[in-house]
Amino acid sequence: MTVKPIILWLRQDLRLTDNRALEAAAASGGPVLPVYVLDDAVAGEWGMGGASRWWLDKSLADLSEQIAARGGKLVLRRGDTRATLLQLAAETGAGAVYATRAYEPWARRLEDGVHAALMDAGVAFRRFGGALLREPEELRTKAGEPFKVYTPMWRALVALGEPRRPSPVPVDIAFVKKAPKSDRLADWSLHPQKPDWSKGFSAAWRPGEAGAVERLDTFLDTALDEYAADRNRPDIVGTSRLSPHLHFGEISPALCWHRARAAAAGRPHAEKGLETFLKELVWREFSYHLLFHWPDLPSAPFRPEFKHFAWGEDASALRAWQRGLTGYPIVDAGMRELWTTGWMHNRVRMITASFLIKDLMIHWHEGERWFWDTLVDADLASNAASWQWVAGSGADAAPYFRIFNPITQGIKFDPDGAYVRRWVPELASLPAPLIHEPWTTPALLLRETGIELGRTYPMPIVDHAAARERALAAFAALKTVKIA
DNA sequence: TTTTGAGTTGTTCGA
DNA sequence: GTCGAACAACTCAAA
Repeated sequence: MTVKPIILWLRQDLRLTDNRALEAAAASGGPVLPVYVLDDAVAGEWGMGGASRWWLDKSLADLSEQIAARGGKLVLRRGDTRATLLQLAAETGAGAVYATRAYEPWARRLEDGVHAALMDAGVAFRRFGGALLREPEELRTKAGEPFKVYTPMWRALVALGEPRRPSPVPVDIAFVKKAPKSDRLADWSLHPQKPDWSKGFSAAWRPGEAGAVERLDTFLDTALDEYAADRNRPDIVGTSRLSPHLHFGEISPALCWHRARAAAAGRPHAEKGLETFLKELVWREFSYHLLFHWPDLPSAPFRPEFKHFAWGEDASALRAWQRGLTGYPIVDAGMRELWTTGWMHNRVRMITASFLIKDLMIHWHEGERWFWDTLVDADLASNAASWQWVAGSGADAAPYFRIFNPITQGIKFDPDGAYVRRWVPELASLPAPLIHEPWTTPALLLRETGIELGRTYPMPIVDHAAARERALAAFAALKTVKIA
């Protein structure tokens, strides 16, 4: 008897290790046909941004090589996902489609649609977890409700015990011998052209599973012990920088969890860093949990009283923020790091987001959208939850009076000014802490360094102290709003 | 049902 | 320079 092929529909699980869908497909005995479908329409307004497409390009190239090295072929198709999968199933006589679950609202609708269509065609569809440590359905309060506060969710997750151990790459995967026709990756034009603004990306990242594991190991070797404190320092490599790898599923959170534990075993100094790192992994889970249960999180304020908040409209201020020309060095450094590398340090994300929302009073949607287009780790759940957190409109959000001071934050977390110096080179000759408030520089020093505020570097586009007062008043007024 | 303790990430001010 | 309080009340989650 011949066994029907199984289509492995790859999505945000671009890895071979600890991939349950692959594992099940390989174990089933049928030949495996790995497929990636580029569907430009299915995600609607949350289709991949430019930086994400760059990453996808490199990650698919890597995965394709890994599969080829094992005697298989990754089939690339572009078009409507449901139709494409049906077509491929018909072409190959596949008996089943296996996939890893995704949690974006559009992705869940797509899964349901694919499921129904395949059933009609007599093709089985199986979904597997693994993108999260725990499936959203596994985590509930004692009253059976989804969590709205991080800490109780963390405790509940810990109470469930250790997450599943990661599984190795299946040995000797039987791939489909004669794979159907595939698009050429280069023809998808995912890599930006004319102009190619991604040069800084290549220097900063190694997309793909091997790059992800390398990144994790480097982090565990060099930064885990001091992670609790150093993760706040944009001037040093104190964070894991795993976010894009996790987003594309090049590495599973369970693997990160267990490998971090193993690395910390017998290293008493690593205990604090380990716990902080595990908690960060669970922050990612918390965002997914929120998006899963409140699917309009990317568009609607979690706290409804924010619906009628009087956000300002200021196109030129928004543009200054996007380009890193606000006149606040730590803000500008962050926005330029983002533009150049497709990534921004977490501490600086908070500072820049607080600046947009509180100092400029611009709607968090604008920041969310900009980050979506420019981040290589753009992730619907994390992005939406985090912007709402800063705005104060989210679940478990920052209190309204928490307004970051871009000067003191700079002095505190970039004490030598090295981060600003790297990304705002026109200020490089200023000493710290002056570099964080260049407008206070004595005229003599300005002359010596050739810095002309307003010409070589902008004057602050708002006065922070005044902006803070304005924001405090506006956000405080929300308290008195009664929901009609 | 009611009560209780707690809740990522900050800043400023005054003692 | 350092430290604690105020900033705000509300809701969540569990006992």
